[in-house]
Amino acid sequence: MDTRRLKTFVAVAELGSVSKAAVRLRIGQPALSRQIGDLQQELGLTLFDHVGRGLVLTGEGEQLLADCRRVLTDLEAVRERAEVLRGGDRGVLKVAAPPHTIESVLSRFLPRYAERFPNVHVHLTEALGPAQTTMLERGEVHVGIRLYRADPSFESRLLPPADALAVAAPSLNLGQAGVIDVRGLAAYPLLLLDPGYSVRRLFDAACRLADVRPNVMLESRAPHTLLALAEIGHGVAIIPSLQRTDRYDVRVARVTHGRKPVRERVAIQWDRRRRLPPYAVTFCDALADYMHTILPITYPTKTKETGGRRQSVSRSSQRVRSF
Amino acid sequence: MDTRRLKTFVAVAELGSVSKAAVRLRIGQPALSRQIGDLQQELGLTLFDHVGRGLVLTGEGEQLLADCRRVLTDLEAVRERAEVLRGGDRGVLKVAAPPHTIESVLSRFLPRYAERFPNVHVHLTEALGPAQTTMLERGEVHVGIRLYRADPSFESRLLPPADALAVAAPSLNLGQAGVIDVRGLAAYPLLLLDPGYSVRRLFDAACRLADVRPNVMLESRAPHTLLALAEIGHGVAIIPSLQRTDRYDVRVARVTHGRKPVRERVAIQWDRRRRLPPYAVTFCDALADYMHTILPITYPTKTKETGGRRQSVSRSSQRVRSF
DNA sequence: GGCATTCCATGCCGACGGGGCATAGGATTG
DNA sequence: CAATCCTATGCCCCGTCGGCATGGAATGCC
Repeated sequence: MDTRRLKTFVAVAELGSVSKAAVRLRIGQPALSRQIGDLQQELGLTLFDHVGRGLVLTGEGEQLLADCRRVLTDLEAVRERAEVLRGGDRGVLKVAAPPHTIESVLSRFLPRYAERFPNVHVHLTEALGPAQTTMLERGEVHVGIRLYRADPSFESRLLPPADALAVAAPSLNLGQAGVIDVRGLAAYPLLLLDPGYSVRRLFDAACRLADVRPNVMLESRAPHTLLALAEIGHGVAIIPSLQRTDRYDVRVARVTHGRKPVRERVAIQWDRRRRLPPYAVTFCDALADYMHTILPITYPTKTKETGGRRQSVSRSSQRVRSF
Repeated sequence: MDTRRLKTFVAVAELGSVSKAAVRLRIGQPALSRQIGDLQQELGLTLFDHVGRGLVLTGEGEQLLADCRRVLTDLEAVRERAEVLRGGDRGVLKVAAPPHTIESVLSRFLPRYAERFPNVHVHLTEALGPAQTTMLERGEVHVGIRLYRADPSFESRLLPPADALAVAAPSLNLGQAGVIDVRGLAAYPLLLLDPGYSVRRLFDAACRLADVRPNVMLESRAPHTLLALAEIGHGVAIIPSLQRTDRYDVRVARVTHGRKPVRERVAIQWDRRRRLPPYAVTFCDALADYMHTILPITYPTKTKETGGRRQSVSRSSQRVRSF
């Protein structure tokens, strides 16, 4: 009886639907469907009845649910105790991140994090990628959130990717299905970020590839400036999807190029030579988890990525298991 | 955090040794060693210290142990509740088995089984293989214990294999390392079972292959007759390893042929057309488990079997997972 | 003190499980 | 009856796990 199956069972039972559970657990619906089937076969019981196009617990399922939950909470207890023993619950953690990431992600993540780890004091530093690199090397911060690079002297952990978003006043009616091609943007006056922002460079690259000459109306270091202008119809702002737009009355669309979203890989990185304190590892875990939960679910991946398997999250890295 | 790792952790902690735990869990020592390593990496903690050539829990390990046990007992609770819901805990179960199996295995298994399942009434029938087939087809018994056959109309579950044993008075000093080759038996007067016993036919086949003409002194349907005669030095008895010999003052050796043990695959079988009641499934599980625990550990398998992977014990059979 | 023994770790390999993708089958809604 | 939404399943690939063989360290024995 694998705990994964139990997690699945609980999720499906709570949401009353395999596909909803698939979204929550961030794996495909078929996999879940099978897990439920496997579990039922393993237990020799029917846990769900098909009613309409959903599933509801049978009496047996209902009874097992509580027990299963207990197992999962106990398992969580093990994990937490390990965390405490590891010293993962107290210390000063120094984090560098670009301003828009701080505003959008960290501002909402940190309170939640502080609740679980009241004794970890997070110290934030505003810095774009290159500045982070220096700080990491100097040991001025533990980790930095930035565009992913494969640099042998930095260890990194991938976070959910950030898409380039086109933002405009609703009246412009930009992008049909929440998607707009780079070529489709050529017509509009564009509100772009400073080239220090990786999304800007990414967008420029996409334009070159698409052979589009963007009509740059304004270049700014402040995303909010762009958003405010976009809101009143003064052009289309291009921002990273991590940027919050909920305070503005705008319409957003993901920028694509040849059906593929213009996307950058975001990572949390640290200097390989410095050993990351346990609470920093925990922080990375928690952040990655949080971002996955809040970001728009990309499944089913209509936008075919170029291969690439899901990231194995807490797996002993390729049999480098010594003790 | 896989429950398998937790099981391993608890076992190793209790026994203070990876290899002992390997015997208990019936998997190889390297696998366990790795599981411990993986778990430690996953938790980011050192659970064991190396002291001498054994392992002892660290303080952290000590603290986690209790939590891990809780998870496992809760998991067991899930399994048990499922069993009850399945109706796996009450009914009348009819079992057919050869006399020596009843005497050796079932006589000790049934009390233990009855303790856990007081409401399952086991009804025993003495029958050798062919007779069982008839009874199974007629529905006179639910399951039969016998030599494994690949018959499409019968479902079966493998039990630990039975070796042919050569039994003689200690004075004969038979078999050096608890093993004797078929050729080495040619010299002795043999006490054989009736050909109705599969071990007899197996032994005959081994003799033919080894080009040995056995010197048959007596042929009997009663293993105890053979044992009694063997005890007083009147020949060497050939019996299945399931036969109890502990009441006799004899020396036993496994019969081999070309380094390989003369071995038969034992299984518990049932008619595929009849659905096995839940408590019968449970019975099969419990029996297989019991036999594994009592039978001489065959690991490390010095006696190379002809390929053949371990039996997957409660796994959804090859993706035939519908619900 | 050297040799045999015992126990743990690790490289290698094969097989099974589980996940993704594509798609069929069913039910519901308009 | 078509469109839509949801679940089930065939196919395929990759990661994981277990077995086997072996290395290496510590211990015991003579």
